[in-house]
This record gives sequence, C-alpha cells and structure tokens, in this order.
Amino acid sequence: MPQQDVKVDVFQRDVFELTRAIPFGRVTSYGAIARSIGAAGASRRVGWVLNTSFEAVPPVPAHRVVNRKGLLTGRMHFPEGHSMEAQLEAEGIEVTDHGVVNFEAVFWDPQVEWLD
DNA sequence: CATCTGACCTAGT
DNA sequence: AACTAGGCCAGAT
Repeated sequence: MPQQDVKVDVFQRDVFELTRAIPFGRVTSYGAIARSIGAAGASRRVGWVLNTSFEAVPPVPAHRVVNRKGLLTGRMHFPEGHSMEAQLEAEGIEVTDHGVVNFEAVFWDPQVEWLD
C-alpha cells in the first residue's frame, strides 16, 4: 500500500473519531480539530475529509463543525434534506444568517475538554 | 505537467 | 483593525 494512502487513512480516521466526540448540542472548528490531532495548519484538509464522511458508519456529525467565526461554511455540501442548519437547530443550536448564535457559549475545544 | 481551487487558520505587516 | 502571504494537500482543469 502506498505511503500516501496510509497517511490519508490515518488522518481521516482521526478526524472522524474526534468529530464523533463532539457532544450533542455543541460545535467546534476545523482548526481546533486539526490542532488536536497533531496536524495544526491542515484545517483545509479537515473539511476535505468531512466531505467524505456522510456515508461513514457509525455516523459522523459533520454539522457540528463550523469555521472559526461560527459560520456554517460547509452548508452547501450537505445532502439534500439534511441541511446543516436543520440538524443544528434540531440539537437546540440557533442559527441565523449562516452563523451559530452565541457561538462562544456552545463552542467545544477538543484540546481542553476532550478527556480520553 | 503546471496551476488553480477549496467545509481554513495563523502570522506578519 | 484590515490586509496579505503562506501553509496544508487532494482533485479538478
């Protein structure tokens, strides 16, 4: 197996695992995920990987990942009928104008709060 | 093969 | 505070 594929698989596995650890009703950011899996600066790749997460089992709550300002930058990539905003609001997170309301209060930092 | 693009972020000016 | 540049790296053109 080519080295590159291994790298991708590990990165993908880590992103999925951490994203699944986001508590119900909380959100985190691409950069926070990247940092806590030892890939600081690779935040763009996090989004790329999450785009492959919709059919993963167990499910990956990709809707709980927003950008640093709390904006739903990934909202166009969600499957039809499962919009990011709808899923967040179903968890009690208010969303206005493509952004999480009271973002700082619901933000979950894996580095600080992810005790494994 | 060369460039551009993107679910982003940090650091420097 | 606004802006740019650079880094990340797989796909698309």
